[in-house]
Amino acid sequence: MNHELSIQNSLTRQKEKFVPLKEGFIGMYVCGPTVYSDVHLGNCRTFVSFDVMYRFLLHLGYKVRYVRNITDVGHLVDDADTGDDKIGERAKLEQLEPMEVVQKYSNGFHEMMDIFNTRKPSIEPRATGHIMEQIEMVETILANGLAYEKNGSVYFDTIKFASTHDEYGKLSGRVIDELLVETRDDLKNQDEKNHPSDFAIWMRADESHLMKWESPWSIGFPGWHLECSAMSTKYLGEQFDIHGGGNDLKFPHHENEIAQNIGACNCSPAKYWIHTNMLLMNGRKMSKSDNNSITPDQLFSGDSEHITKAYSPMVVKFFMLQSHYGSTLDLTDAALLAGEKGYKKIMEANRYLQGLAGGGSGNAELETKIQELIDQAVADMHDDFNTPKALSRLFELVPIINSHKDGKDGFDTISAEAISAMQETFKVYLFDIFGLQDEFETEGNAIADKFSGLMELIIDIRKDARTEKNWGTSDKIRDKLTELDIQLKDGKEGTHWTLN
RNA sequence: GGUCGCGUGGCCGAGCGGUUAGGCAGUGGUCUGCAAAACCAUCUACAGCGGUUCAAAUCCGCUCGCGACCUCCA
Repeated sequence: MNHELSIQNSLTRQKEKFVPLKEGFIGMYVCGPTVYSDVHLGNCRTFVSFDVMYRFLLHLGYKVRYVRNITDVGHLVDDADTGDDKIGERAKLEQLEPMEVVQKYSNGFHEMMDIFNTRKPSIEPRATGHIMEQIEMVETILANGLAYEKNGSVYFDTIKFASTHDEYGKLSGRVIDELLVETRDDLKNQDEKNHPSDFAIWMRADESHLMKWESPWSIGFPGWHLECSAMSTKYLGEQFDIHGGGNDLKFPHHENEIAQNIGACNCSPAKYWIHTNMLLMNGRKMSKSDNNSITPDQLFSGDSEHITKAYSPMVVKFFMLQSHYGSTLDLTDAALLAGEKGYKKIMEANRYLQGLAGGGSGNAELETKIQELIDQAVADMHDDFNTPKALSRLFELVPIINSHKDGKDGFDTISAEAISAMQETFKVYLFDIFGLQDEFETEGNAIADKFSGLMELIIDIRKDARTEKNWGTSDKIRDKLTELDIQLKDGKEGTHWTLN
């Protein structure tokens, strides 16, 4: 089958056929976290979403350069243009060096990304490592007449940019006329900026500021939006294929990023913009201040008033994959519970499937259906990375697999080719593309092997008891194992066991 | 107030002009010493009101409700 990849492009608000700028190669830039506190669960959803895209593009055979930055300077606590940045603020609070703060939370972030089994980006640049590039970009923008200096700070001139380029507001849907109207009302009590919508690309630092660098204008620090422009240009060129980030970065961050890039090189940076939607909890955006939030660790330990039990990382990831990245996802205890059961069901089916060898004489009808489902899963992923739909195809294959397990008539006739096609599909989708892990199997193979042997022994002993109709012993074994979260399932072909 | 988006069955969540989405929960059956699992069957839908169309959850309009952004946020 010949599939075309299509992507919902935020810039044009349309689903477009994906054509890379250079055949076979893809440059993808995703705005990474600001490392001033522990990772937020919403961050995790975003980066899991982009990880799946990255994995899928690799699966399609593209050579992908995936750049995801770490913001370690410039991200202000508020918009007063006077306050310290988030890192500096935190450093004072925790009595640490700013770089200690950065290191601490970067480590935490990376650990969490590992826990969620995401692939590392090709390049993970830091803003503080690219001060020179940012200063150069400010110089270029100034030279192009799209910025102005005031008291050692440099501001991007949005009004001039909007009047000379028909670009500002395109991504976020802001109307530039409104910016102009605002001028009259807001001009009186203005700070250094000529206009409220102008934004700093370089800021002069005051005495108390911890992180500052020399520049032609002042000792100061770069504006938050500038780092992404500078680093994407450095590693992916002035134009590249995909730029991603959370929905909430559209404005002002991404809008300003585009303005800066155009201001510097007169070209729009990314061909396709992808925005992931928010993770909600109980219908609202997660927010620490509203007490409507949960950390990944709380989720894993069950230590939160919002949930009734602990959920493993893969269950959480599976839960995320059951919705499309472009939609909001509502996290509730009931939804997680449902996700957990679904996750276990598909992993168990996969384990059985991968253990199959050989095949039957053939079953044209069933095999046609299997092939259709496999093809549809492939098509679903090509259709704007539709993970929930692709997953649903795998779920439709599960009854077929389980029927085979039950030895039902007709199902054991599936040919070896069809079985291996399913094996390959499950393996590729679950593990390579979705980046899931079978949590039972990853719990240490050596121990798992011994454990399996032990379980076989116990099941064998119980089988003897059952043959003698010694139900007391039989049930005692089963009940005790249940207490240990090991479940026995008596089937036609013997007893299977699973971990709960 | 402005911009964008959303309202799908008990819950989560796809679909976006004509087909059973899927998961979880429920119900009835098969299997079973019992249980669980599995398998088979099955019940709950497209916020409301109009319009376009042979045909609308899907397009258009209005009403109601909700969310995000407009200030830092993935």
